[in-house]
Formats: sequence, structure tokens, C-alpha cells
Amino acid sequence: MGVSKTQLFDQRQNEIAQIARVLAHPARVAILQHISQQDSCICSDLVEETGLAQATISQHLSEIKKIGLLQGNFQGRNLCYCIDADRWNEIQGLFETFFTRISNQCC
Amino acid sequence: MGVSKTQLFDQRQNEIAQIARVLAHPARVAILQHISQQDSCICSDLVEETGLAQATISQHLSEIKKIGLLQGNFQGRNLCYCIDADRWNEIQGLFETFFTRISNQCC
DNA sequence: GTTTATTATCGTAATATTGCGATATATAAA
DNA sequence: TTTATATATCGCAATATTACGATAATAAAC
Repeated sequence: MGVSKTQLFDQRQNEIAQIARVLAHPARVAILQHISQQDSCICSDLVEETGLAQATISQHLSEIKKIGLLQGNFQGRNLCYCIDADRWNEIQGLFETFFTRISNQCC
Repeated sequence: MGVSKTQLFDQRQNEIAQIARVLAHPARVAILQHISQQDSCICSDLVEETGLAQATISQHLSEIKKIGLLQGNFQGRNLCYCIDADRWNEIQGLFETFFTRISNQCC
């Protein structure tokens, strides 16, 4: 016991859940917001921005990466992270559909 | 260690995370979809619909209730659950804003 | 009141998440 | 090649989540 029974649910349901899980921590919400608000995409200041340790930030970034939302490459000594716009739009569409389908058919 | 440091983040970020956490399990996504697709809102068949135990379904329902998404009252012997349309729209708007703000400003 | 059917709560075990210090890895500059 | 700086990974402890059987609570029917 204690294991999520993902096999009981369809692909779409699991995909929504997987993405929602990434958004389910305020640090990751904050990280996404911060990255998107940078003019450049150098984001080595996330540690002081959030008040979390460097290792923790790195872990959160890797969760965001897992669902394909981050593009990153080194720019000088810093790692430059960007949000992958295509993937972001894809995810936005997925949630839009989910929200709309439910609100339209509720009793 | 091991405790989410919610105090480091603002109210909006925590609210998005709290709601996303509810959507972060395929069973709860499935439950929301199922309830919304019922003509009536009697949903005592969630157990056989999902294949999870009754206690587990009840727990998931209570998670969904916590963010104000379920209205319930007894209808005969069955508890009748509906999605609270106002709250649903509110949440939809919250996510829409979140998604749009980020996609518009990304590099 | 008793029975029956449905949902909620409790207790518990297994697993997952969160956070951080320590350390490894990677890159640019010296 | 060595040094300095930034990010990633490892290992661990604390906490949270998931799932379910057992049991309690709730409400209608008798």
C-alpha cells in the first residue's frame, strides 16, 4: 500500500496529474514565474530570491525539467534556463480543455 | 527538514500550489470528470468506476472538498455530490491567469 | 427502535516528497 | 593545468501522501 495506482486511469488523466504535481509546490510556481519575468534567462539568483538552499532549487528545477518545460544551456559560467514556449502552450491547452469540459457539463 | 516552506512564498503562489496538489493525482482527476459527466449527481458508483477501495475514494473526495470544489447533500440514501460551478470557474480563472502571464513574458 | 445501505473516519503500512549539507561535476578565467 | 564559480547529484532525516481493512456515523425503510 502507499503506491499510486496509475494503471487504473487513462493516459490523459495521468498526464494532467503528472503536470499538476509539478505545479503543486509554491517554490516551483515561483521559479516558473521568476524565470518568465527575466529579460535575459540567467537565473542563478533563484537561491536568494526564494530563500531555499541551492541543492533544493536544483531539485525543483529538475522536477520542472522532467515534464519538458525547461530549455537550458550554459552562458558563460551561468546556466541559462528558459521556459519551453511550445511545451508551455501544450500544457496550457491541456488544462484549458480539462477545465472547460468539466465546467460545461456540471449539474 | 522535509517540511514545505510555504511561508517563503506569496499567497497566490501557495494557492495555485494547493489547488494543483488536488489535481496531482489521476484518481482525483477521474473523480472530477466522472462527477461532471453524470446527469444526476449521485456518485456512489465511483468505487467500481475507478477500482479503488471505498475508503480511498472517500479520502480523495475529502481532498477535493478541502479546496471548495464539492457541494454535497443527501438524496435518499445516497450522498449527492456536485462540482461547485462558481469555485470551479474561479480556479479556472486563476490557472488561466497563471498560464497566460508566463507564456507572454517568456524569452 | 431495528435493519440496511452508504459514506466518513481511524489506524497502519508502504512509498513519495521536501530540504539541506556534503560532494561531484562543469565551465570560464588565470 | 590550476583556480574560482555555478549547478547537479548523493545521502539522509523529517514529513506527507496513498491505500485499504476495520469500524463508526448517517439516513432511509421497515
